[in-house]
Amino acid sequence: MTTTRVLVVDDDAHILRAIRIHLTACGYAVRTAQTGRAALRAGAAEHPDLVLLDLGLPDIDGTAVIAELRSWSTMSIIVLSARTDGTDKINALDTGADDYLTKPFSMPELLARMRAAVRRSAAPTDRDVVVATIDFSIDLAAKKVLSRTGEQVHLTPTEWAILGILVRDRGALVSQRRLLSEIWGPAYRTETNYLRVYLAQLRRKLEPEPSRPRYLITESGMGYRFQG
Amino acid sequence: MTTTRVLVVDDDAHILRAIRIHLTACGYAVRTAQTGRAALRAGAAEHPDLVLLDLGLPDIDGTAVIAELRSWSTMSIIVLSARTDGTDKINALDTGADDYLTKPFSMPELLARMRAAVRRSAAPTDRDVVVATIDFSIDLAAKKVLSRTGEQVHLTPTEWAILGILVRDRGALVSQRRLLSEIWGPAYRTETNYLRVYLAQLRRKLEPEPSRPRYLITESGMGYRFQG
DNA sequence: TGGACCCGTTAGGAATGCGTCAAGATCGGT
DNA sequence: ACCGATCTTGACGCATTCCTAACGGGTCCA
Repeated sequence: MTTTRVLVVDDDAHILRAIRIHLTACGYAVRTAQTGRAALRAGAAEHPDLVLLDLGLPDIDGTAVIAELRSWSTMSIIVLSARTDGTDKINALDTGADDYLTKPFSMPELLARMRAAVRRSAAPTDRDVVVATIDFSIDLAAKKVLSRTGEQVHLTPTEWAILGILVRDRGALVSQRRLLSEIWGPAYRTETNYLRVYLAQLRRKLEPEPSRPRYLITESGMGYRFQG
Repeated sequence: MTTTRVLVVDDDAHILRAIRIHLTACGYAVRTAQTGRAALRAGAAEHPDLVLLDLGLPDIDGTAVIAELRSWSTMSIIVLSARTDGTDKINALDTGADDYLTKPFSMPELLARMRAAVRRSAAPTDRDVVVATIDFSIDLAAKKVLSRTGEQVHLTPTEWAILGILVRDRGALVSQRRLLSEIWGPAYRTETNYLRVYLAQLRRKLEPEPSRPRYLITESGMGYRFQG
């Protein structure tokens, strides 16, 4: 497995620095943010595996940050908070947090809870990664597409991002909002233009008859579907 | 969703009883065990969704119970323990526990952590919410309808909105007001025209005999019902 | 019998969404 | 600084979906 990427959110630069040093020493790739806005931006841009979130942020309420992240992502969220109030805990957990630690906490315990969170979310990720059709085959893990004649088809990063989501949920309809949120970030929810352009490119590269799609199906007004 | 089944393991009969009463009142289906052996037996026999596990059992060490369960199951495990020692926590979490609460804990917090645990493990499982009849099958998550011959039936967004509500409450009568409010907004409460049009379209696509509906039933003057 | 009401059915124009193309803008490497 | 690859952005014509309004067939009751 590749290194786990962690986004640490806290308004106190000292705590941020202490946690960063610890986690980096333990082999995590660490990003930091000091405000709710920065956290949301970083979450959308970097797609971390795990978020350590302090609830007492200067700009946005912590639970609002959780809700916003949860609206498009299932990344693990562990709340670190000085608030010992029980209702804060319950609110955070019910909004979508996976765990809640009260400051001050012990570093070994945080690390153990992080391992538990990563273990849970990593489990169902390894699917059988090769999808083969009559016209091409897709290897998600190796990021390789072969045409019927065995030639390699080159895809750009954005094309891979879209195809990856559609193929992972093959057969299911994927809403445009989800595609846009996961790839460009929640702020681009309405830019359906992008999807039209990239779906056309994918079809030109994969479909035997790009003008009459067989695999990359459009569901007007709803989203797209990979028909295996 | 069906009711969540919880296995509560504690050697103290009083605590067991208190937790059982609380959880039953909250709608959980509760099983109990007072020993490690009984817990393993119950876990294998009942396949609960969630285990609440006290570490201080008379016969087997608590972490051994966790390891044994984890060797064949991914059910959620929340440890409840009087031991405040940090290493116990870390051992339990690293052995496979999903969460760890130190006694005494507040009941609302336990319930919130249980909801979080269930939410996580249920998230990818709610695939295959398929409603199947002799004439067609409906997959709400994938937004896919297959006819008896296996062909895919195409539905428009509005058709999906109506069918989704009716199927989610299958068997129950859904008032026209509710359908109109949820799909077009409260201002359209009286536009029963819309429903007539879209119900006709759904019947044409789904019913073997559209003029004599078997699945999408009209209750004159009240609403519609999906007869599974 | 006739009217009031509710429902099913149909069809066509309006509104919205989609595919396509091409011209900048941006980025990374030489 | 240049070049190629990739990503944005806007405009246009076409396809799908939605809304609307009409008509016909039932049922209930005066």
